Amino acid sequence: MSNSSLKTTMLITKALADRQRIRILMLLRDRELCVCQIIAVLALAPSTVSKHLSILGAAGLVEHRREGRWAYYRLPGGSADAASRSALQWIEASLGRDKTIEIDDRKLAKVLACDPEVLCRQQRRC
Amino acid sequence: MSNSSLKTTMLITKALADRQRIRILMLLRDRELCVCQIIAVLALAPSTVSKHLSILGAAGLVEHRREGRWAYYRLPGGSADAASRSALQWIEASLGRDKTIEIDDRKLAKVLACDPEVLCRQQRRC
DNA sequence: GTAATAATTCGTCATGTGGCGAAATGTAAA
DNA sequence: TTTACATTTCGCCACATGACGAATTATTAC
Repeated sequence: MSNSSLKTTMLITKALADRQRIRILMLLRDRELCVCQIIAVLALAPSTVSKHLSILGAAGLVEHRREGRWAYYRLPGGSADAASRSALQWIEASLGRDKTIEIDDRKLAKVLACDPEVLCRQQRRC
Repeated sequence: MSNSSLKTTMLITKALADRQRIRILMLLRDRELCVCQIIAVLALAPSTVSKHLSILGAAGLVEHRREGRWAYYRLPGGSADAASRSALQWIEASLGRDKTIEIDDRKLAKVLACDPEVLCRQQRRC
């Protein structure tokens, strides 16, 4: 992924060219999230969200770790490709104060408030 | 266009999510170009290129002026939206030395060398 | 082990998108 | 005016993509 070819750039631009994937990236701004928490905010089928996350991952725009049966996704750290990082910076700057994103943030706050650090199932049933 | 909403951002990301449109933006890096010159380099149907240019225009990623029956396209100047400008900066930085882009640059050089500042028809027949 | 659960993969469907040629538009040359 | 030409718009087709549910995988709970 650390190659700045047109192909790599297209992976990133295509990953960014979807409303739901942008929403996911914005949700991950300050914290990592479990897939079920993302599902709860976006209100999409688990399979759909999983597919979006795999596209973001292939573009180097998210990383993930597994913990038991849960998968936690986060924005890439310092080891990430320069193109990915600057793309993310651009997205965040462009969406400073968007209505949809703010609503998502509030939804996320409620999901997180339910029972932090506990099972996704419980968090999803807020 | 000077509004940083999700909708506007999506216009930009969708415009960037196509290989041919990226090639067009890179061709326009240092100069404005007539549509027929772009057609000559990309080797696509005029209607296809025109459609791409209108998508880029709607996203604020190119501007154009008409001169007689020719239309000249260029990257947006200082009056452009901040989101558009930073997107273009990101694209240019990401594609510093790509093979396809370099080949396009050489093709463009030949097209321009043919008969600069003269009719598109002649330039297309190099 | 068996059951339950989180996530992913797969198959399918509806819609979006990129490509072209034909027709339309607008301008310059004859 | 008539013709030629650059570009755009329109209609169509093939393919890509996003959505879902069902089936699968992997892990924990019983």
